[in-house]
Amino acid sequence: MRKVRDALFALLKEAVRSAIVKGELPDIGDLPTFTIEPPPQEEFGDFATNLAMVLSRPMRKSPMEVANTLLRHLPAADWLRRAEVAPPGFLNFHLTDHWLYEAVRDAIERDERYGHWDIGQGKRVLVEFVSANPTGPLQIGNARGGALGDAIANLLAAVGYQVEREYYINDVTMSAQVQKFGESLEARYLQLFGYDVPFPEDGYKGEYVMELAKEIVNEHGDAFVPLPPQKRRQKFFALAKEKIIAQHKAVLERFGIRYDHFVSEQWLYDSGRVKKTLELLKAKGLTYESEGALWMRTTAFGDQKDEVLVRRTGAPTYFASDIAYHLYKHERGYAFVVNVWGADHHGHVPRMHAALKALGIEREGEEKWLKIVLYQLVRLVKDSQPLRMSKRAGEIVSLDDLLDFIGKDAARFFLLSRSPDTPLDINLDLAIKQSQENPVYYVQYAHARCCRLFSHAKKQKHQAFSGYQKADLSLLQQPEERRLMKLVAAFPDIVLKAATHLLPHFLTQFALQLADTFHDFYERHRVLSDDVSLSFARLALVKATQIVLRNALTLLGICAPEAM
RNA sequence: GCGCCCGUAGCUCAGUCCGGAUAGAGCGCUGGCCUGCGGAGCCAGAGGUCCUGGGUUCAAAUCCCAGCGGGCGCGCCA
Repeated sequence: MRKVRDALFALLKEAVRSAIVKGELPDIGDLPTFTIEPPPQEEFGDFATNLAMVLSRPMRKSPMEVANTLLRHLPAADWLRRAEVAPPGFLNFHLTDHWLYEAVRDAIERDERYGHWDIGQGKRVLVEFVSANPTGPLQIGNARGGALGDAIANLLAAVGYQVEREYYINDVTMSAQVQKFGESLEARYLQLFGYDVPFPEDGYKGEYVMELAKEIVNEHGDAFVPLPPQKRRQKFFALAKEKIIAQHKAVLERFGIRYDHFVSEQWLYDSGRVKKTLELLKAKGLTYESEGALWMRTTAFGDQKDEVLVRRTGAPTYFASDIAYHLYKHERGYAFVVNVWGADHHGHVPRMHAALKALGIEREGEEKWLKIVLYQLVRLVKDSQPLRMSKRAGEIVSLDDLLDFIGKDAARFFLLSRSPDTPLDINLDLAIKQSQENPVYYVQYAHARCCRLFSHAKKQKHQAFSGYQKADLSLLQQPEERRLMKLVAAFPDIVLKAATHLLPHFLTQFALQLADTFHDFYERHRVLSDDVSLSFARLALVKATQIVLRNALTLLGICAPEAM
């Protein structure tokens, strides 16, 4: 598709040049940007351009007039069957189908590499995602972040970057959340031995805390009961973190996510990186003291207000350690890094960019080194009432539950079907019903059908089974066949678009459309028949379709089953 | 009050970043299709003030401004 488009581009430029030389169009210097795209209707041909319409104003001629002039000056090409002008000024191109045959052959030949690019040129990039607080099970919001981050990492790898996945553990023991969680766990533990200890105010009330306490009893018995309170509390801070992080890793594995690195916030402190970062900021004159706290002048770099780095208590803020963390990422030499955050963190975005600008890592007006993908929150709806998901209140639906309900593939497809900007409501009452109606099965079934045709061909020893690579693709003349070929040809562009925009749902939508087109083709035309040549060609098309479906699903982190 | 996101078919959403031709899909609804590659499928149909009002443009769901409605932020929490 890229090649054809480039060829059309060249043809159009030549037409403009020729018209200018003949004095039929005024010379306006560089051409404005214009598009060459498949038109909305098949009757309009294979590609259409708006060139005449964007030239209309600078050339001071009507779009139709420019279009007609361009048409007269359009050089001939053996692959161009005809071109025509359509109101209000489009130029429509009807091509011979060779570009479609090429796409089918290309797909079969490149197989799992079809749709991949090399624009990343092996440069290293980092995708950080999920990075939940270790105070409770991962929940559905984390699932959205997980599906997005993992698919984005896949996409970046597909366009030629060397991608690493990272999980940042917010495990600072002195943080209020971690302490509260540790105290809650301690209270539950003591309660299991019959001690009437008060549950901490604002403690974590979820059932999982009691379950963890039971687990600790199983492993250690009452060993911690007689400890001095101070020492016991420290022990439970550590235990709480340890247990939850192990749980997080396990459920992420279940969700099909493998990380290359886990970076601990506590480690940033222990290694002295936070301290060094603060010294660096001070040395650069970016800080000042006020009201007993240390502030950073983020407003000088586009933030709405200055931010506190070190509290009056002497404890650095999350912002301070996050700057240290991103300096650490930068040290490791990534061409750029991607962070996937829930939209409730959007206030953190301008200050991070301000900090990076202050440190010279990002510059005004240049492409950002830190690319932040924000996803809107996931709400649970029950009896058409939204549930407030809160770890402390214990009202959560965990990622584990979601996987129990609908499984990895349906969960990922659902979470990746919509733009990250769209808030998601999940209706629990319909969770299982919806899972059976999940469009993922529609796509997977299309893939399985393709595979089925091959096993069928093999079983009945159809000649096409071994001959499809040499097929005469020009036998594919039916509209359903051409539609299918066009989608096969479009796939690499879709991958590129999804990767550069960091938007996996483009791929999900495409997969749906491809499955739809394939099912239609399959219902109308018999693939394996007595017409051997036609069977060759159709089987080749099926192979190409299967490859594209599989590659698309793989990029989304979803299985492409051979049978269902 | 300020900032970010959303508002498109009965419901859930694509399409908005990069303005283009008759605005699409799934679910639901109505009516059809199984004596040949598994029907987890296919075909046809009904269903729309693209939140409202201005503006820019040859052309606006898309860009700009104002307003309305919903979500989320605005901590020396993370």
